[in-house]
Amino acid sequence: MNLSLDDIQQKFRGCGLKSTPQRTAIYRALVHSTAHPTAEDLFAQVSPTYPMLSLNTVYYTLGVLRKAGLVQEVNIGHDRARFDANLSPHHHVICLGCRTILDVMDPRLNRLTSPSGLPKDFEITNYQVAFRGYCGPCRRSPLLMAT
Amino acid sequence: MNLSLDDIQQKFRGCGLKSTPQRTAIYRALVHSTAHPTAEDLFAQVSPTYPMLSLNTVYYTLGVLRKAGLVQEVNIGHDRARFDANLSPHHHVICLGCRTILDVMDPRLNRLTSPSGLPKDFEITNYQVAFRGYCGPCRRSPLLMAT
DNA sequence: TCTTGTTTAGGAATCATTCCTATGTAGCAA
DNA sequence: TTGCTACATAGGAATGATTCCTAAACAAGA
Repeated sequence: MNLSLDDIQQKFRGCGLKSTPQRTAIYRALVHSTAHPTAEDLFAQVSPTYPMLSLNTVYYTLGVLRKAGLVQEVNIGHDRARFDANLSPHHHVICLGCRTILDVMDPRLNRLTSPSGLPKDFEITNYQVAFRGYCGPCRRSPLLMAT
Repeated sequence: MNLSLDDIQQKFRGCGLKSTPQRTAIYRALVHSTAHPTAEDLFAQVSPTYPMLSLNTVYYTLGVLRKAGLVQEVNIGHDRARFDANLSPHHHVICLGCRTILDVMDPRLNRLTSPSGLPKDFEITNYQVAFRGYCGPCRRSPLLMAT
């Protein structure tokens, strides 16, 4: 994923969003990351360039981008929100030790059918599979395995 | 799911847990619910019987039960933790309007294989599918659809 | 350029959850 | 049955992510 500033501005306009330096920088940082950063991660990343940036603005911006459909929230536990600008259908693998989230693009997972036993009028809009487990390094340091 | 008090005490003993009235009541309330209640929900449900019960105790108890493997945490968004004593493999359907969580027992979903493209030493311990959408009542009240 | 509605920054408020600590009690052993 | 001890409970305070509020700054259309 490699978006130029112009691409981003066009994307914002297409969604009826004003294009501001902060907003662009936050979105850019998110697009260029595969680490599913938290609001604070993004704040730390963009702060050096915009020292006046407020964490508040990061939250506000992420909210705006989410409502515009440019960004989605990913959850592992209820502790804090993590964000993802990868909008192609994909799933996640979560390490329960270091809480890393990896993307899984396996196309077989995109062909699940609606589950049986639902109320008839329930409309599924999307689904995601979350695989949980332990990555290599975490498996080798048993201390982290305790939950 | 219908567990007697004796069943619960045996279950606790089997896990090396002390059996106290509060702990039993909290676990019992959770086992008998399919609503994936929050800590506060459980507190509200058990409180009338144990007026001295502390919300603190509910959190502590849920933590103990989780570590013992009797209870799992379910997340929809990062807002608050919701709990489930249904340990048989199952998945969830989440209404984005009213935030209701329904269980999905469709056995086809329990046969997913490990996704491709993972680091070789990553060990998957379990996975869950989360279907998201809108239930009938929420589809009919468009106000709730705005996210 | 001017105007207006949106965006930003900063501080305060909220709220779920955790921490701390003194008292209570389950469960074991004598 | 009784006493001991480690774990459980209750209550209050602390934490920390997120939201709310407000005034000043600014993007974008007229």
